[in-house]
Amino acid sequence: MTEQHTQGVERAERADAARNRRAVLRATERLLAEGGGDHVSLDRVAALAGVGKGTVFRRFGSRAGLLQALLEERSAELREAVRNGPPPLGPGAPARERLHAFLDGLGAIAEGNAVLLSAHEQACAEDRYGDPSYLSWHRHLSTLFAEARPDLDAAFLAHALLAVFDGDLIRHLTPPGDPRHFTRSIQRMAAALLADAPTATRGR
Amino acid sequence: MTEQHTQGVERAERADAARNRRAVLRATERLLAEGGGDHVSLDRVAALAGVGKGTVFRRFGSRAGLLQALLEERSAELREAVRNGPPPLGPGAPARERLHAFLDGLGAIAEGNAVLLSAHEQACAEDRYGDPSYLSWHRHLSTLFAEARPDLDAAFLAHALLAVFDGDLIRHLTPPGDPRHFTRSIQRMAAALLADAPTATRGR
DNA sequence: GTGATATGCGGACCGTAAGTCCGGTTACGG
DNA sequence: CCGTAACCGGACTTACGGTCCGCATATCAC
Repeated sequence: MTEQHTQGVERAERADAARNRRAVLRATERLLAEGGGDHVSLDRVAALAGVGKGTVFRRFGSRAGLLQALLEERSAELREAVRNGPPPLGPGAPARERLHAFLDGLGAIAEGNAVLLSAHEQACAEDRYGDPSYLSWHRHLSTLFAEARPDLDAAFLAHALLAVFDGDLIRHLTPPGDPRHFTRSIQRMAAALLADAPTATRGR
Repeated sequence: MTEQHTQGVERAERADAARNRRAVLRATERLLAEGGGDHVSLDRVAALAGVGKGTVFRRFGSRAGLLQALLEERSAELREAVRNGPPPLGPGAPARERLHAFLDGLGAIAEGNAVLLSAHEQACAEDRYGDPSYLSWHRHLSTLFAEARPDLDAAFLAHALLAVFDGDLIRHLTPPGDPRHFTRSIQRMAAALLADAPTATRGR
């Protein structure tokens, strides 16, 4: 997405453009950290980044696009680990263990970016469920569920699990001094959900 | 909330005020039905209701307050049935049956008001979890969960269940021709969640 | 190095929406 | 019928997301 060969139909991104994109992302995260999610107006982002407002829109299309890009940046590592990394996060481990590991990873991202999450949810409005990032998580979860509990509605459960990853809810449920509380809760919930299939052996 | 005795510290609501409030609520639901949730601007509501904008704000405080009032109106019946109605919705039935009945009722409301739900979620922004309506549903769910599965984190599960009642998600998951699909899905999920406690008798 | 050109830049501009304010109006109790 | 407190309306303010277009400059072929 950032690298490009000189030849071919696509032209490489101009150096100043890349520099500006980085500046805008940095500015966004600074504003996000300072004030709440509503504190991040595109005027402010542009001003803090030292670029014009038009530049922000040309790079990211919209407020939602900007926040999504930031979110993407923060979750790229997890996505790669899920696809090609070592078990239990990557392929090779039993579904339940992969699920546990995945929720651990996703929970960590969510806990560390609750404000960004909230802002993104609010900006997204429509078609949140067509978002490639969402689809990717959903597909993964759905596959794991289907593998562990073929008798349940895996697609629905995946949506339900993802619905709990709400920025506001996470902030509401995270006590000071225990930043991983939410993750453990949702891991327990997932465990209860696939506790033991009627025809399988007991889990505990 | 609408009735008031003539005596006492509080004064009865003036007749025109009550009439206007009704007009505003009606206008809101009409706009909600016609266009999407973003189609409901307070200017438009006021215009359609035939009142001034100030009136809307005096009655409802804010956009969020207006939508919340409408939602409240739509769910008052369920709330009453849960508190004092006959089983299995009201008190007296086993927790699992009450939960099933409650999810049926809440699901019906959500399915019938998905657009309103979305709009409310977006407007609410902060402190969605301090909202009296939310608290009420959460308390009920939490109690039922605690009764059926004392070994699980009832408060968290209640939040998780409620998180799935997302207007956009419901629209996304409701196929044409099967308006109760979502409800059945979430009922099945709840059933799986408290399928059988390790120390209790089998449920199925 | 130099010139051609596409790419990118900036910020003025626009439409819209939430929320505020205050002078005028009216329902209500006595 | 009158005094008053509650209420009404809509102009006004502020702020934001998004668009547009004339200007600048990085890049590349030569």
